[in-house]
This record gives sequence, structure tokens and C-alpha cells, in this order.
Amino acid sequence: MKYKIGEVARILGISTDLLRYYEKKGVVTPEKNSNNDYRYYDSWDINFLVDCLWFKNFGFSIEQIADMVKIPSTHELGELFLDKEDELRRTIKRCELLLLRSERYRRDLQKTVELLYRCRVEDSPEFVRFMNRKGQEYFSTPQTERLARQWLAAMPFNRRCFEISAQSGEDACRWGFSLDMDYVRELEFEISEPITAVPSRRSIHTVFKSAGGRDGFAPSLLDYALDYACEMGAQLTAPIHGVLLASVMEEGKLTGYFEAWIPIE
Amino acid sequence: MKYKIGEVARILGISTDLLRYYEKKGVVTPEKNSNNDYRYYDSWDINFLVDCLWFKNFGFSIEQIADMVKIPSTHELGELFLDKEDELRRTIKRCELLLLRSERYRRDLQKTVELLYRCRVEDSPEFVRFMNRKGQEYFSTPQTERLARQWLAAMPFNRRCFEISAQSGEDACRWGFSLDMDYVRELEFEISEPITAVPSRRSIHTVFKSAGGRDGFAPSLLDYALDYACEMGAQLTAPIHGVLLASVMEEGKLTGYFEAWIPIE
DNA sequence: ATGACTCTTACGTAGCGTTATGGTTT
DNA sequence: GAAACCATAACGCTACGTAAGAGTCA
Repeated sequence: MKYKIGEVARILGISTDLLRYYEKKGVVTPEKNSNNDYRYYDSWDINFLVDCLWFKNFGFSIEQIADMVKIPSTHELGELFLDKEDELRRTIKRCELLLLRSERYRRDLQKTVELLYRCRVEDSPEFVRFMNRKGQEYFSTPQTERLARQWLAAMPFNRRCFEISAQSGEDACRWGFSLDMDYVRELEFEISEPITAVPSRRSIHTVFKSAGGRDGFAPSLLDYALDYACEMGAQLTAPIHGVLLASVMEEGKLTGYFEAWIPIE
Repeated sequence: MKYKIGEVARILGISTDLLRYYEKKGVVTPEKNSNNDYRYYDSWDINFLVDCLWFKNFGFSIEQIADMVKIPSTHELGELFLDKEDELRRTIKRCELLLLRSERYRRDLQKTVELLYRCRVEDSPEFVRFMNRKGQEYFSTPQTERLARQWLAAMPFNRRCFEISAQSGEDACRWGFSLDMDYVRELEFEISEPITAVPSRRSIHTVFKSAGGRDGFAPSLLDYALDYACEMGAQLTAPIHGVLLASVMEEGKLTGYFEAWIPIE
């Protein structure tokens, strides 16, 4: 029994184009009639194709399949599947972390509504950070470039963060990325040179938003919280720091929602 | 502060090409000097890029990000992340199933060595199947095409299977796909019309291999097991069936390893 | 002769990387 | 003037889908 390409496509439930594509990739080579250039597949070719599709649905690439199906012994096949299992486990781990991060992000979105301009005393989380900007100016050295790449890879887990030092003016604000210590451990994030860990501290916690637009952020946005600290009779014990919870468009302007910790005693 | 494209690339740890690509996709639009056509990014652009990269690492597409970052309210953002969580959960589920299937496949590979030509009595598993071939001839109707697509989607979980009826000759063999009942439940596989469930039966279980090449399979390959049944004084109670454990290249020829169940009483 | 099939070739997709060629800055 | 930078444009990759134009089969 010989089958034309369209029949094979119907038997397998795939398109004729895909069959020609697999042929180009070296997966299957049906007999070709030299008169009309038609492909004629026999049942062996079809079985073989089924086996290839079976491997494909495991997530192997077409090229890999073209090799797999020709070369390997039982043992080698087993090795390939062991590798695939590792890959699957890594994918699962990654997805689980992203899932948790997404849930956390949605809680952060809620905070922007529920805790806006509220103040309360709580311990700030412990985290590490990489600062790459003072005021409006970014630093760029070979070292920061390497770090940028590292922090980019950690990305949905870290957050944009700021620190406000005692001095006034724009340069009082430093910016960068922060990563909470639980993620440092979870991601086995490597801490090297200028990265410093910031310990947990008793703080006033609050949520505020920047004015929309290009120059919306200023330390004075936190004055209400400093007033609150004054009323409590509290003293600042360390620089204020905070992280971006979310940035959203409001009235056509990009607005940042931040949460901040004001360390007090 | 204005930054040229290379500086931005260094600050963020990505390539200049990628920055231009994101611009083409409508994600970011830096100021462009009309004299020299150079792009000049300010710190707002860079922040914005950081936010986009943050979303990207969650698995959103560039196009989606270009939209997300412009339109949505806090609420809409939350919805997008809920959808993403569903997607992640589906991915995890799929990977977990593939992981188990891979482990099972590796056990099947072991069987080809450990159980080859061994016979023992065991209950055959319960499964459903879709037969699409008799002897060397495949069936192809609109119905089988629909079914082929359905079984293709279930693919690494099902297996190529055969059944040998009492009559002799090539046409005694029917072929198709089988799916064990545990997977039917797990995948919520829909059983429709010509698909029949085969119940568990007391059987002689054995593993055999086909001769390599295009016409290697024949019912006589199982004669040794039928002899074994005879010696036991057992009677066949239903057609012999089996599944492909693995197909591997041996001495340049594709060789199939099968396990078979011979129902007896 | 008609319609259903087949052939080859080329282009589209996403998310970039690479290379070519030419202008700009320092 | 040389090195380092910037620009645009075009092509590469995977795993296909789609369409064009021409030949073939029942």
C-alpha cells in the first residue's frame, strides 16, 4: 500500500505542508515518483512518522528527533529522556515561582488601594540591593554592566527600589533593584561585591504615589509620613527606603505606587 | 541626563539591537535627534524600559507589554495576571504529566532488556483504543481524521498498539493507538463513537522484538509465548494485544520492542 | 474537461542575533 | 585620522501556516 501526501495527512491528522517540512528537515524520506514528483508513503513511513510525532510531543525539537530516531541505542535514548526530565523539573520550578510572584504582585496591586497614605509600624523586610542611579544619573561601568545582567535575570522577583538620604535635593534619592532575602535563597542568587544586605528594622510602613509624568517623584511626597513619625515622637534611625509596587497609567500619565519604610526607634 | 543607545544597553544589560527592536514594537520611544538620527534616552525612558523587561520576564509577549503599559487600570492589570496564573498552572500540570510519562518510558526501555522473551501471568491493564490500520492498510474517513487529530493531541501518553485476531495472515493484525484508563481520567480524554474500552484480563505477559526493517512484524514472533501457554494448559480467551514499548535502531534497522498480553483462563 | 490533488517557491509569524554598509562623534 | 559609536536594512534561527502559479490524476 502506497499513500499520497494528502492521504497521509488525513491518516495522521496533520497538514501536508508539515509533512513536506519534516522531509526537508531530514525526518522522513518517502519514495518519490520521478515522473510526477509525487511522494508515496508506505505504512513503514507512516509508523515512523507516528514515532516522530510521539517524540515531538515530549518537547524534543525536529532536529533532535531526526538525530534521535537514527542514532541512539536504548541507553542513549534513556539519557536523552533523563536530560528532558531535568529540563521539565526546571520549567516546573520556574513556573511555580512565577505563580507565587504573580499572586504577590496582585496583593501589591491591592495595597495601592487599601494602604494608600496609611501609616503603621512594622518591621521592614530584609533584602539585598544593587543601586545604579543617583538622582537622574545612572552609573555605567564594566562592573555595573555585569551586575545589570545578573539582576535582569532575577527580574520578576526583584523590584525597583529607592533610598532617600538625609540631605535634601534630587541627589538625595538613589535608585536600583532590591531582592528580598527569601528570594535570594530560593533563586540561589549570588551576592558579590558592591551588593549589600539591608537588615530588618522597626519602621513606619506606608504606601504613596508619585505624581504622573516625567518628574513625578520627590522626597517631599513622604512628608505626611514624616509628620506622622513626629507626632509619634519617633526618631529616624536610618535612611528611608522603599520599592515600586506597581506603575499604572492614570489620566494618560505613568504613575508609580510605592511602599516605603521609615526606620524609627 | 540623556543617554545614547549604547549607554542604555550597558545600564540595562541588554543589546542595542534589542532596544531598537522594542522601539519598532512600540514599547519605548526615545527622543530622536534630527541631525544625526541618534536616539537619546532620559531616565524616564530607562525606568519605563525596566518596567517592560520586568513584565517580559513574567512571560508576557512584547506586543502585550506595549499594550499593558499604556492602557490598563489596576483592576485590568490584575485580570491579566490572573490569566497568566491560569496559564502557568496549565504549564505546570502538563510538565508534571510529561515528567511521569518520561519516567514510565524509561521503565519501558528497561523492560526491553529485562523482560525480553520472558513470560509470566499478570492482569492486562484496562485501556481504550483507536484502531486505524489492518495489515498494511490504513483507513481514512472524515471520522478517522477527526479521531487522528484527537489522538495526536494525547500523544506522548498513548502508545502504538496492535491486536492479533484468530485468523492467520497479515490481515490478522490490526493497529492503532491505546491509552491506559488512568490517563483517560487524568487527561479528561473524551471517548466517542468507535472507541472501545478493553477490560483488564488475566493474561500471559511477555516482551518481544520485531525483526528490523520494513516488514519485520509478524504474528509468528509470539509463537514462543503461545507454546508457553500450551505447556501451561491454558486456553486463549480473547485476541492477543500489545503495545510498542520503544523503537530503536539496531544494526541500521528500525527495530520495535513490544509487550503483549495473551488472555488466558 | 473539470475538480481535486500535487509540486515548488517564497513569504509571514516572535524575539531576537548577526552582518553589511555608511555616517558621526571624540 | 583612527577608534568607537550610531544609523538602516536585510537575512538568519524554529516550527510551522499561507498563498501563488503550474503541473497531474480520476
